[in-house]
Amino acid sequence: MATVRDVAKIASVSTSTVSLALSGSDKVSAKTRQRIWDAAKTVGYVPNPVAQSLARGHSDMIGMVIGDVSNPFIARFFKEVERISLKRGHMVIVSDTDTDPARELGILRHLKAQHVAGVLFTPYGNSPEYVEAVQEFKLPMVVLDHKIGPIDADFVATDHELASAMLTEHVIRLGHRRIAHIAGNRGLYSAEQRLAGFRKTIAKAGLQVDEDLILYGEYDGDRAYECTMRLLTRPDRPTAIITANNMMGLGALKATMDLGVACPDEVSLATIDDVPWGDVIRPRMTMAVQPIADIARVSMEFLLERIKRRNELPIQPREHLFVPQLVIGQSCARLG
Amino acid sequence: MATVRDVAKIASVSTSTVSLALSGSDKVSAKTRQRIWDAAKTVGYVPNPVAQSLARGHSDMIGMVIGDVSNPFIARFFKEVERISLKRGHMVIVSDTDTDPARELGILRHLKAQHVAGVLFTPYGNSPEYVEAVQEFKLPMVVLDHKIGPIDADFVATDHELASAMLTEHVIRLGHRRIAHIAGNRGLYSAEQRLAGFRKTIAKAGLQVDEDLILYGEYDGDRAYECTMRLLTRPDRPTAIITANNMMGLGALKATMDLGVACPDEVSLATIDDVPWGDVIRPRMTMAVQPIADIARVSMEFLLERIKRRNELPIQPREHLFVPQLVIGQSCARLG
DNA sequence: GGCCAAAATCGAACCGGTTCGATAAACCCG
DNA sequence: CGGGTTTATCGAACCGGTTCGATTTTGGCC
Repeated sequence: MATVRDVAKIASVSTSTVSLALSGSDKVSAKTRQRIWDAAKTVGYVPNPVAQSLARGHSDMIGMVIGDVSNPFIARFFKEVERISLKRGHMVIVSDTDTDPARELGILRHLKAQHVAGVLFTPYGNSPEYVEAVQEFKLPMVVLDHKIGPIDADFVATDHELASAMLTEHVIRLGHRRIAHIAGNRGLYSAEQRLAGFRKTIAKAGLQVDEDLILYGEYDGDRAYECTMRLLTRPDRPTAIITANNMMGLGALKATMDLGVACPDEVSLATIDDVPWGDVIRPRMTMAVQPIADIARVSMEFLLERIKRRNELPIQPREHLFVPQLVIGQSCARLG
Repeated sequence: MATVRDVAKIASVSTSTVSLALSGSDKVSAKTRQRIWDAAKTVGYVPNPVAQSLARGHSDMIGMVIGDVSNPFIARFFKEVERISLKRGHMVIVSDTDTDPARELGILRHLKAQHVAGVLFTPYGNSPEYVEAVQEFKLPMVVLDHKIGPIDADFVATDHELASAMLTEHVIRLGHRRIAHIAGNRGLYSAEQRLAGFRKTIAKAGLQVDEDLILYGEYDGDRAYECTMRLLTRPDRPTAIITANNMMGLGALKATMDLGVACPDEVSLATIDDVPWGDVIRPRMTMAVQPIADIARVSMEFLLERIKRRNELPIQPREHLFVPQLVIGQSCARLG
């Protein structure tokens, strides 16, 4: 491996000049720069990113801390992020935390030690100490999906409240009156927002919110399966169920299948998030789809800007909410 | 951030002794070691991994180069790998290459520059220059799924030939005679192996292999959809189709649905790989499931050993093949 | 040609560890 | 108690860059 010293020797300049020249500084004269470039090319010089990290105090890695890569939604998000990162000269370190706040903090500590350039972070905790701890890392950060705060980071997400409102509005217009909601994790920002959108839309339509029809499925397929079983075996079962994410949507669907309750004829289902392999799942789900590529693009824009301005004054936290797209499937029936 | 110098000062020893002591060397006396540990604790010393990487010439990161994270099979594999890595003090850098050999080499170059400790690698190329290039990186490496070579790396995979043989045997026993196979990428190790298993099993049963019933679906759902359409619209269509991976299995299933050809009544389907969300996909697929956790465990075992023995003589390349598990669903009908 | 400011280049310190040969201290045995 | 080993510790170089104040070169202008 060729080093700056090798290049310096060949171009007969000092290593500092080499460093300057290769980082594209205008303090180096055009001819010297050319000589250095040529020298670098002949020895096949490639800067050692590790040495650069040490000298600069930060690397060009971007950390991504997420709850569960095996959720296809997140996997696709990662692909987008990686594509953009590579184009901008960053590599990505992903860590899956199984939505465990303690593990999240552990990972952040590791990333901090690695002096990553910045972090894309989906937090699952929300206690004051947790937020405090996150804040303490002082890393350029973009928070996804679950707003915590106040914190010195940008926030990017789908408009959760709107997403569930869209679905709820849809089933109400189809004539449904007894509508259930299987929510995410109790107390988690996105879950409560989605629940709020549900409640508000029901109320706005002049209907009564039946608290018994609101269950927390923790964004988990199996949990949602259980919730759906409870809902569908009630004497006065709901005619429609809205689930707060894709895994739970599938869990609910499985429950209807196992129980032999026909969807959509006997119960309508609608979910937030794209359902993976939706093509082969019948009935096709009606869903509020998040614009993954857009979310990735804006998150990275925010993050890269924070990275660039790392040494300047703190940036005012920004926020960007996306409008989901309502995709009508065959899982909701018109009533009455 | 506290450094070795801080610790050294407090414990009144030199930095070299601190380094020795903290790396658990037995060349440091017990009492000195204790003093250093205490000092480290009081200042909250945490070694800077970047500096360590530079000094040691390699970092404690593990690179994972794969074709497509959005394949749930791979996502789950990643989770396992990350779990094991973290436990052993390694972080994971994943890169998705979209199965493009050129990108793979680019990523490997990046990882090499980062001086990663080792690499888990699923290669999609197989030209001599490609293999040569991979070999040139001289990184501790475990190759997954697609054997290339000869190369100084271990190889871990499911027994591809066995996987398709199991499925083929199964449908033959159910009475099928006209059996089609939708293979992976032409020329790719796993694809050809799986195809070979298919051919051999057909031949062993005394049947004729009909070359028209062998199509290459490139491990892609859409491609397999097209292949299935071609197969099912033939005058003498096959009574069973075996697909070489999960994405293609779903693509094939979608084709039967769109065409209105009932599975399994009119055509039987069976696939290699676990089908994601198999619970809600009807009919349940008959499949040869790869033991993901085991594959991850053994790959990491191999890799960590190579990392540990990095400076010793080259290790004889090892190979470990896993036997898949046949899971019977409702997608294959008994014939005649 | 000489003087001064601007531009280009250099040298050395630094980032935070590791490593190894050299030195110093402790130990063993006759 | 002295000589010869071990054993423990130290100092300094090194990994491969970056950065900034100091120095040299260049160029403009009178």
